[in-house]
Amino acid sequence: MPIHNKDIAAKFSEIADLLEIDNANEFRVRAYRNAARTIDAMGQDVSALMEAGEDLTQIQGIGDELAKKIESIVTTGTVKALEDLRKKLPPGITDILKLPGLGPKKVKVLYQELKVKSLEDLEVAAKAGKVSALPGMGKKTEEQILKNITARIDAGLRFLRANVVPSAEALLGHLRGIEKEAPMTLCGSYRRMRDTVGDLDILVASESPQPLMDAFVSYDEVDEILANGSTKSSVRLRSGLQVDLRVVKEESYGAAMHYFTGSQAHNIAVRRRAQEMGFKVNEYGVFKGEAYVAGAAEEEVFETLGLAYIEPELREDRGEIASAQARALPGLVSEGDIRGDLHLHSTASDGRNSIREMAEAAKARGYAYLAVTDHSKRLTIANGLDEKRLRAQMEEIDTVNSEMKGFTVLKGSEVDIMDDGSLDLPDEILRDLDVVIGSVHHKFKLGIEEQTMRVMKAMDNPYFCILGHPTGRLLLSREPYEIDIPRIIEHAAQRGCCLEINGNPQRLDLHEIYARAAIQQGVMISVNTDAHSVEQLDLMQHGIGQARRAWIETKHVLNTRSLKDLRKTLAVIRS
DNA sequence: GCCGTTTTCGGCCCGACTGTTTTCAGTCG
Repeated sequence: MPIHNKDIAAKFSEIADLLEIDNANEFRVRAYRNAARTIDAMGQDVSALMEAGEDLTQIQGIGDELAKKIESIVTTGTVKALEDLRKKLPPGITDILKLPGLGPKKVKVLYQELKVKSLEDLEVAAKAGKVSALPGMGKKTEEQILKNITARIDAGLRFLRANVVPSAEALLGHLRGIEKEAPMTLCGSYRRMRDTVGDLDILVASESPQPLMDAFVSYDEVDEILANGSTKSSVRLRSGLQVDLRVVKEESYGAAMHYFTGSQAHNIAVRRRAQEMGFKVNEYGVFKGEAYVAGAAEEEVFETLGLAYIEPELREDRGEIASAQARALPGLVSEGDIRGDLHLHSTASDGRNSIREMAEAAKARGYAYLAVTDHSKRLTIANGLDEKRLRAQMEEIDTVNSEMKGFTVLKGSEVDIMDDGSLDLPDEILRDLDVVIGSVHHKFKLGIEEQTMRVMKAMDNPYFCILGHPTGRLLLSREPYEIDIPRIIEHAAQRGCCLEINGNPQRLDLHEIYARAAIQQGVMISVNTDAHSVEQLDLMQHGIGQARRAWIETKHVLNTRSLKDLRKTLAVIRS
């Protein structure tokens, strides 16, 4: 059983939780948390680095001790420090930490005084009124605990970013009704275009926060008010989504936007830099001693700290601060750079609109081309096309092209990758297509070696252009299948084919970390929507968000090419 | 437990809100 970064990160997180409950030095706890976050965000498996003889202490935040612990986890599956902690404190105790309002101190008291080891224990104790009798806890704490347990409210709950857009816009509209002119922004992971969000963070610049606070906590959709202060309030909506509102003065708007956009790791790194330069950064501005230096705009904050403006998508403490200092940040791709969509479906397979309708809609968006890539015959559930039907579709495309001016429909297929790595359609027809996307739609449970070999073999087909949704993940519902993506990237680089960033908000596959690793190795990315209807052509914005988070520039994206250049590039891929 | 243009010790981002307290610890982001 190979050890992945997620496994190591989970163990370090558990150690951090247990150490915190055990009253360990907070900076020691933080070291484990930082390491967990760093490892989880890496594009390459630490176990592979280790086996290749790399020095793990070269990784930021990993010193001698943590390197040894990683080695232990990779070779034995566990580490003594964790086993010792588990003997001292029951493992189920970390579930209790996930309840909102319960941190390490309270969890420790609950365990020591009431022998609470699990959520079940806690519910029994709270119902018996034993919790409110403890020092530092009262009736309100007890009620809150019971409420959160029965509602299964978990502080780590996340939502697809795309799914919260309507409620975010509606709530913003509600607040605009109170203060029409006030600058107002959604910050947090929403602004950073993360695939999922844990909550919404709304920032407003205003001299009179109270009416905004009142309107916010009395909003129709509010289920519960979690906090209600003079400049900061938090609510939970009926959907379960938590929303925070923060109001600051205009002179602090930029600093607050930076602070509120995060990520936490980015903020810590920026504040550390500020400290080294003799400044202090908080949500009110940049300060030299007591004196306010900057803060009305984010640009000012960065400039004062000697940094170029860092786009929100890059603020993850993944090297953006050093790049900003060196004035070497990438010029990120934007939706306006996209000239066409290379993965979409028509009524021939499981799409809802005809080829002509899709083409007209794409043209109306300002695209120059699209590729029709209906499913192949193996995917019977999606009415996949066999050779005969695909030949007929190719003729239909010729007709559409002869009737449309200034727009080109390319012939394509999203062809299934079979069990043995062959493709679901013969080379004779693949050769006559413009774009061949290969995708895995079955046998997700192969072992990592077999799955990797299967996909690499498919990529070797001379007509193969793009690997569709490379890991098969469905956010919040299905884990990616076991596949060695670093090897797939390496193979794509050698073979000269592309990898996809699929813009479907449930997929956003390839994930940013791998997509960044891919472009670093010279692999070109195709950002597509996988649209099954005219409306879904809009999903491009989500794919672009993921691409920007991967530090991707226009030059890295296949479908930012003009039609002429695209044809040239495809010819090279297929040569 | 990590880290170093103040480098092997002594720091480690910073502030709002709540509940339980009589001035603050705990939690959160």
